Amino acid sequence: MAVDASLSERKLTILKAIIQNYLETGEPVGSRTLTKYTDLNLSSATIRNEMADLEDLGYIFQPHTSAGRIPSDKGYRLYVDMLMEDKEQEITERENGLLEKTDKVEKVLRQAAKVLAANTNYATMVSSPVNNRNTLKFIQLSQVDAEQIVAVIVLGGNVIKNKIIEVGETLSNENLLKLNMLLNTTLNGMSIDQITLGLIARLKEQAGIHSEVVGHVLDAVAEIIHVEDDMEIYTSGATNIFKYPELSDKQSAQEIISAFEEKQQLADLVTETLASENNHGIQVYIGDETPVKTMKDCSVVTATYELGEGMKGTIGIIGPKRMDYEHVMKTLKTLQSELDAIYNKDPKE
Amino acid sequence: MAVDASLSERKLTILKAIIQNYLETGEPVGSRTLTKYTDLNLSSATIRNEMADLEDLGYIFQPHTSAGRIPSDKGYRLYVDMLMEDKEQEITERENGLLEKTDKVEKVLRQAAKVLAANTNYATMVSSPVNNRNTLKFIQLSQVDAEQIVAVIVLGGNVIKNKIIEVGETLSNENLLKLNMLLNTTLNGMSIDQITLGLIARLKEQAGIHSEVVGHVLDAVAEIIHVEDDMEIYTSGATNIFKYPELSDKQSAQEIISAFEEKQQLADLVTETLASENNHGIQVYIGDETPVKTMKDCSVVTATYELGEGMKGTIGIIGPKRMDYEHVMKTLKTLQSELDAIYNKDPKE
DNA sequence: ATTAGCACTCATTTATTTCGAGTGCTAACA
DNA sequence: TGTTAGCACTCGAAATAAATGAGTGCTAAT
Repeated sequence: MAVDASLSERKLTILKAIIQNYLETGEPVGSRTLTKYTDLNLSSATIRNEMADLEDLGYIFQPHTSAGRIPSDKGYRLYVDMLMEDKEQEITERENGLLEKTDKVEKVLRQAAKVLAANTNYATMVSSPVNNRNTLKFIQLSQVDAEQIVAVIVLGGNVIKNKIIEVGETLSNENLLKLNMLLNTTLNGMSIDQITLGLIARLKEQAGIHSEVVGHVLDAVAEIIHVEDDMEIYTSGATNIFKYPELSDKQSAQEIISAFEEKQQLADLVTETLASENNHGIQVYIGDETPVKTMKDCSVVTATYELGEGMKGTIGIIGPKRMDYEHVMKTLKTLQSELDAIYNKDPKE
Repeated sequence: MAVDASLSERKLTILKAIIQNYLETGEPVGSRTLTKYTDLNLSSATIRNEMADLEDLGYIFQPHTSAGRIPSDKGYRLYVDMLMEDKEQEITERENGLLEKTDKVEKVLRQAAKVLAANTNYATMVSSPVNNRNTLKFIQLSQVDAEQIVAVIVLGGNVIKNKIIEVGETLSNENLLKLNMLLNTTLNGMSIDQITLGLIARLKEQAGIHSEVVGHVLDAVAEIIHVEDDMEIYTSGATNIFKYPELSDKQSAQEIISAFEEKQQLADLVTETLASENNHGIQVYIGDETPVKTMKDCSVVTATYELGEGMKGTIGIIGPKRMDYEHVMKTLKTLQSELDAIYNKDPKE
């Protein structure tokens, strides 16, 4: 992604200056202001000419005649791409320690969202890792009372799920033991998509009169695997958007905050992010680039983390287009690597 | 809670009219408007006199000179108390069917919040039942891999919890079986506060060399029981507050929505509600009456439901003081009784 | 006890003015 | 040819003023 060669060095400097200034102040930037940038000793008039060019090229625009310039989406894009290239080779020395390790994944993720929001002043989200293409580690059926069995299913990564199964009959302890054995010997270590119809039929056959229970268990497995259903999304700092006037008129605020409350759209965003090529990198969506229409006036920056065994999740922040991309990307990277590390090196739950 | 006797019949009628009109329109109500109330044939002048009296008594006030009147908190209070008395004897014929039964409590509660929000246009919350003073129904330890045991704990009401326990040693199947037996025979059916120190000591003794594991399990039980930690709160329609101008200035909106995102304050509210005498009734907090300072400009209406075996939770709605109390209370009652019924009559999970 | 009538108040709306930051363009200059 | 000083012009934002009208309190008559 080479920087557009059609821009002279000077134009680039000016564009950068405009963007940086705008990020800081939130006000349109005028030629006069740019004059004061030490490294370019030019009169405002000259700068005006250059700005006119930049506007023609689509990198900046005026919110109205006789106002300073504001970066366009295209301008931001260029800026972010430059940032990315710079960062590429830079060694990110990590000041770790943002997260406390605890034994519940859920808590860590909740905390991650919170920390991220506190560090950036934007709205943040963290998706729980999707246990797709994952392996079954362990199954245990237990009789709870006369008509109920609880199936506990442990997936790779120690994700534990359970489901109550109603049974007409009461199973003897012995039979239950047998079923457990059958299920575990057959299924343990299997990845989800290895469980074929044939296998299921064979299992049921072996279960004999208890094939019905086996059916229920497999249904439970299927249900538990079902991704959409399962993805939890933790959010924090949604109200940070009130800090940015361009997002806090009733209309926008309501839309964005609704998205954070309902979470469906965030889930879509996560799905999209995970699906994209550029995994394990940082992704930046500016304005219309975002997959979620509600956020067309925002920028969205996401990163993918991996909790071992291919369980990927997304952390992301949503804020105004005039966002401190540099800081955000850095923070996101730090958190990402912390999450990557936290359970991979020293798995606990 | 008798109606203040110092109010003449006519004043009451007028007060009611003012409140009802204000609930509908959200505009201060003037004497002229009240004229049109068929049942009282009075000139605006007379009504003005009565209104002046009502204002002296503190039931209504003017947002500014030369505006109509608005009910004060005291006015609302009186109105709501009257409503309560009316409703007391009224047979609430329930148009059930708001909720679909599913096997996950969580889903039902989520849905409840959503339905409530959709039905009222206010912000809503539903707290998961607190499994305090509850009974242990079943415990199952299973070896997941060399160093990990998963403890599955089923509480009364079929709340299932689990916790991974790290063990240094590998337990033989046989020993595990013994431990399970020991735990279940000793603990099943016990209410939480029957598990005393003495009992714990005895258990550990019987467990012999595995007393450590028993210790972990009991820790897990304790942790799981811990109320605060556990109360989930589902919310919906927080952005409904944008529909009410009096709550949607940046300041208020931010505060209220933050409360809905952080949930801590809602948890406090729930605790308060559950602690209050008037359980299983409907509680109405108007303005300053609310236990949560963030909502001092709102009204909060809550109801307690019970998912069998003493597991109580709260459903509530938060909206502007000018709230359709009648509708809200009715909807809340319906939902409350549905929740009461849904798992009590025909327990599923 | 009720009401018609009137003067008065004050938030809200609309119109008018002022102000100034910033531009584009032209003409002069190195 | 690139740079710059200078100037007329634009237009949003803020300030000011005027018009509107819903609603009141009070008085005097019924």
